[in-house]
Amino acid sequence: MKKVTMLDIATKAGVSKATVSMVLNKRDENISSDTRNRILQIANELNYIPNSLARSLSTKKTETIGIIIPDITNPFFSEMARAIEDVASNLGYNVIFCNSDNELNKENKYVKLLISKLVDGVVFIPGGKSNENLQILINNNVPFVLVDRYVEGFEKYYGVYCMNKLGITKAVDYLVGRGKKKIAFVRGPHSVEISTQRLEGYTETMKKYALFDEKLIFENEFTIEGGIETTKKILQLKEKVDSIIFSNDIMAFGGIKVLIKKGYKIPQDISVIGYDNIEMSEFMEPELTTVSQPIYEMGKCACELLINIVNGKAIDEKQVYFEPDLIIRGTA
Amino acid sequence: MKKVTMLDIATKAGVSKATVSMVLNKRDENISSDTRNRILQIANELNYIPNSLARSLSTKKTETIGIIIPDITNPFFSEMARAIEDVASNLGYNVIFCNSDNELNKENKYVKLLISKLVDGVVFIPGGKSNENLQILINNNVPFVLVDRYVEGFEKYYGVYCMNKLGITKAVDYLVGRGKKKIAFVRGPHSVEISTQRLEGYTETMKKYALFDEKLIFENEFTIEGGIETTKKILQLKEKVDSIIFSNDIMAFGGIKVLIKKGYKIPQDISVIGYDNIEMSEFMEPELTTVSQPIYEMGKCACELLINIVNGKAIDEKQVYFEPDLIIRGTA
DNA sequence: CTGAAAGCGCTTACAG
DNA sequence: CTGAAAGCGCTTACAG
Repeated sequence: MKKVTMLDIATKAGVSKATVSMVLNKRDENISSDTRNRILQIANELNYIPNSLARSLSTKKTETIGIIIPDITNPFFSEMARAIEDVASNLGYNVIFCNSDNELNKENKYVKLLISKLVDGVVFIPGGKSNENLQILINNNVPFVLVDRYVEGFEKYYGVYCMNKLGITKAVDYLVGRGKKKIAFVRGPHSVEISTQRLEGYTETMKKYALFDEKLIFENEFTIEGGIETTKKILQLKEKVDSIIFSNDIMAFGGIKVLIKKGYKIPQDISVIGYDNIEMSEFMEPELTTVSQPIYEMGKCACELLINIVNGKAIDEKQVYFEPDLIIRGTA
Repeated sequence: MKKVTMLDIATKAGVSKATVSMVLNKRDENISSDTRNRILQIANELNYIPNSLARSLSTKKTETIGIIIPDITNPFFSEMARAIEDVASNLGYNVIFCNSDNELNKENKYVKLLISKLVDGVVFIPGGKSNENLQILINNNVPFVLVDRYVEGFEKYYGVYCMNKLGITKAVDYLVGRGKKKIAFVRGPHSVEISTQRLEGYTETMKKYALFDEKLIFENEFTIEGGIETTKKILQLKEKVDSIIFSNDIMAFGGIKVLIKKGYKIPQDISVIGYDNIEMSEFMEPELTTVSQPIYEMGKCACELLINIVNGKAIDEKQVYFEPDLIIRGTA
């Protein structure tokens, strides 16, 4: 069975394919309702599905956006991806996902792929110092919106962020308010800007309270394993810690697992605070106290912003900043 | 800055675009190494990125596959999606993701969208009785591979499955072997075949041991909330239960949360077994005993199978069945 | 070893 | 109210 094309419909209806094109695209002000109906009916009978490649080649628009994301398997990103797909879908766009694993060369490969597919724009969650890859997008006139992670040198481009320093500040304030003094902080990798911003929030606030101690700062990947590893290290400190702030929720999961296993009571023996407020954090026991980022909102906002740009709408603010919130639950 | 095309390269190199096309596509046996090098260098200088829409329109191949999946936010599916993307990417394919939320009309919309984008094939995780949507794919000659969930009437099409009945049988056998007698079973929704298959495993095995009691069967969605809700109901039974088998891991998460909160010791008071073995199940405390499906393997297999079909390779078995395994950890 | 030409399935001024 | 024609950027026999 061959695919049915506009030409098939046109022949069957005894008109030209230009006419078919017009009615199928609702630019049919000037078409007699007679031929319009005939065409519509035939298209329907034949189960016509337009070839959007041909269409896009001609119009230079694909109604497709790309999204470059570190790893769809990470709940933070899958929730965000979901938001983006939902919004895009509602606005008549569809999305191509690309997992970069925070590797610049994978990003590079995908950037080129997306360009070659003529995506109308891309939502980009950079894996690190992605300057070169962003530049390729710029050179090819494909608009993008950065999400979640700053890239030095690209501060003036479209972006949707959450205030990282503020988030950790809120966490430290809260712990200190509850009488905590030995607060460990587990930062994320140096390659991503937000890790450093969160660290700054910690450092400044701890100093404000004259509680700062460099030995309480640890570093690891934003993974469960990272949380596990580092927590074991923290427990070996000769100076006992009374709380731990992890730079994201899945690290905190790993940490909590270790703590429970070693018989610590949370939050009685040690308080734990995560970061992100992924869905799962509410469903563990004890429920995770965490700094909430409006993940779905951020994804939604980024996608709407991008599609507005694509459609040439006026944009009032090129960067939007969301405010994080401390969600107090069972672990601190 | 206008996008650079083959014509630009051709003009600059003083050759025709046919020649450029040949060398860029490595069909350059007959091209003098002189002109080949010239073309390559110019393409490089100009940062040429091919327009794959134009290419695909001509070749009828897009090197793109679609994947229709219930919800990328569900770890089972995101792990599978990741596997599919990895394999596809390695084989030079990229993938368009579509979340169906198990709704047939969303599936329908996406099926048409994928066809209109001329995807080479689709990996399809049906949300239910997807017969009509599969038929559209068939009518349009786009090959597909079913994954995880059977669709009645499509047993003879390509598919990658895991033996559901066997999985639950193993779980029941194990519990009975440990002296459990009051084993509750939480099934998934009727609309998806695998729920029923898992139930069959439960029913048959419980009957084998003369332990079957219909009142121990519950039904809910494959979600954390589903697990929470049903577990509360189970705890209200006047007859106390000594174990619960959940039809997937995230239901089990919800269940465990309720149990811990109400002060039950796991597995001393109540044993819990999940299904899937998503990554997270290993990282909770206590670690989840669960029936493991080779999620990544299944995704990988489905994607390889699809791409083999697309490329006209001979396929020995149209259906592949993986065997589930009971992973004994801390909750049973 | 290389080019001219047709074709992929659409859209879009333009003409009538 | 409708059609002929050119064009989008490639690929692919075919000819020379």
